[in-house]
Amino acid sequence: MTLEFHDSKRAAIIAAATPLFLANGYSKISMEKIAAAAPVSKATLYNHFASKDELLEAVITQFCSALLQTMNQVIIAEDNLENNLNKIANAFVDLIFCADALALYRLVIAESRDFPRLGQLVYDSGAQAVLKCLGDYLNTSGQFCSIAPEFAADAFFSLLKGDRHFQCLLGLKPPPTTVEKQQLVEKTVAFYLRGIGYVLE
Amino acid sequence: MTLEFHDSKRAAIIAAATPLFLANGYSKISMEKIAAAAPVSKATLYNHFASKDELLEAVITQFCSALLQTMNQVIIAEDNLENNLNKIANAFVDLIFCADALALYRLVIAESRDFPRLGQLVYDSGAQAVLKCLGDYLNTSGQFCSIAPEFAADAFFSLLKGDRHFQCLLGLKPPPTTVEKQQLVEKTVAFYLRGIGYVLE
DNA sequence: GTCTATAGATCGATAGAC
DNA sequence: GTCTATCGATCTATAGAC
Repeated sequence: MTLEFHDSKRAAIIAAATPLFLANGYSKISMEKIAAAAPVSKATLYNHFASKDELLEAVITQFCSALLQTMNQVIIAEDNLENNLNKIANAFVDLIFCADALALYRLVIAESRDFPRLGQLVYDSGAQAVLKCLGDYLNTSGQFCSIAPEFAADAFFSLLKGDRHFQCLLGLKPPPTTVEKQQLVEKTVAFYLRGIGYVLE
Repeated sequence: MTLEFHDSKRAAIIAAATPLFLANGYSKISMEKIAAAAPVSKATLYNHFASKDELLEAVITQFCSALLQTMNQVIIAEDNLENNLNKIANAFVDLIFCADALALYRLVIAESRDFPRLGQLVYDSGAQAVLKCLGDYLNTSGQFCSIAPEFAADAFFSLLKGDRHFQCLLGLKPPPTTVEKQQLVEKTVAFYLRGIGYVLE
C-alpha cells in the first residue's frame, strides 16, 4: 500500500470549512482557522486543495447538492394546478428561507465577482433547474392567456421570494416562521392563479 | 482663520473610494489604495475618517441618496392605474438594473453581516420608501379583491426584479437592454393587473 | 502524507516633523 | 492638516524534517 490521501481528512476539511465560510464569508476565514478547525495542519490542507479558491469551490459544490435534495424530491402528481403549485411553493420557501440557504446566497453574491464560476455553479444547479421544472409543467398543463412559460415560472418564484427574502439577506428580519410561510404561500398562489388567468375550480 | 479640515479633501476621498468599493468590495480595497487615488496621504485619510468602517458608511450614505434621486422624481399623476404603474415600473427597472445599483446590492449584501447598520441604511432609504409609496397609492386608488396593499406593492416590485436581477447580481447576465426592459415592464404590468383583479379599461 | 517553522507580502492604524 | 516613515498583526503559501 503506497502513500495515499486520506479521504477522511479531505471530508473533515470540507466539513470544517463549510460553516466557517457560510457564517463569516470568504476573506475573513484564513486557511489557518480552517486547518485548526478540521483539525489538520496547514500543510495537509494545501496537500488536498491547491489553493484557498479551490477549497471554496469544493465547499460550495458539495453544499449546493446537499441543499437541493429536498427540493428535488417534490414530485408533481396528477393533481390540479392549484394543489401542485401549493406543493412546489411550500418546498421553495422552505428552501430559500432556511438559514443555510441565506448564508449561501450572501456568500455567492459577495464572491461572484472574483469567482465567476461560483455564480454559474450555484445558478445552474439551483435556480435554473427549478425554473425549468415549473416551466415545463406549466407548458404541458395548458395555455394561460398566451403567457410564455418562462415568464410564468419566473413570476411564481419571484413572488414567493418577495421583499422578505431581501430583508433576510440583509439581516434585517429573521426568516419567516412556519405560519408566516403558510400565509405567504396562500396569498401568492391565489394572486398568481389570477395573474396567469386560471379559473379556480 | 484657524486650522480647518478641507472639505474638498473629504469630498475627494469619498469620490475616490466610492468606485473602488463598488467595483472591488470592501476588504479588497486598502486605505492605502484609497489614499493614493484621492490623492492624499494615509494620515490625512485618518484625519477625516476615524476608521475604514466609517469611510464605508459615508460612501454608502452618499451614494444611496444620489441613486434614488431619479426614482423620487416619479410623480403619480391623476391618471388611470395602468399608466401610473407603467411609469413607476420604468423608473424602477432603470434604477435596479443600472450597473451602479447592482454593485451597491453586491457590496451591501456582502458586508451587511459585519455592518448591520449598512443594510438598514440602504433598505430604509431605498426599498422601504418605494414600497410605502406604491402601497399608499394602491390603497387610495381602490380595493382589489381585498388584497393587502403591502402585499400588492411587494408583489409588483418582486415581479419586476425577477430572476434576471439575480442573474445580474451573480454576473451571469448583463443588465437588460432598453428593449428588454420595455418588454419586461409590459408583460409584468399586464400580469400584475390581472393578479390584483383590475379590469382593463 | 503529515507535521513544525517560516518566508514574503500586505494590511489598518499611528508617531512625529513641518 | 498634511506629510513620510514605520509598527505590529495577519495573511497565503512553502520548505524541510519525519
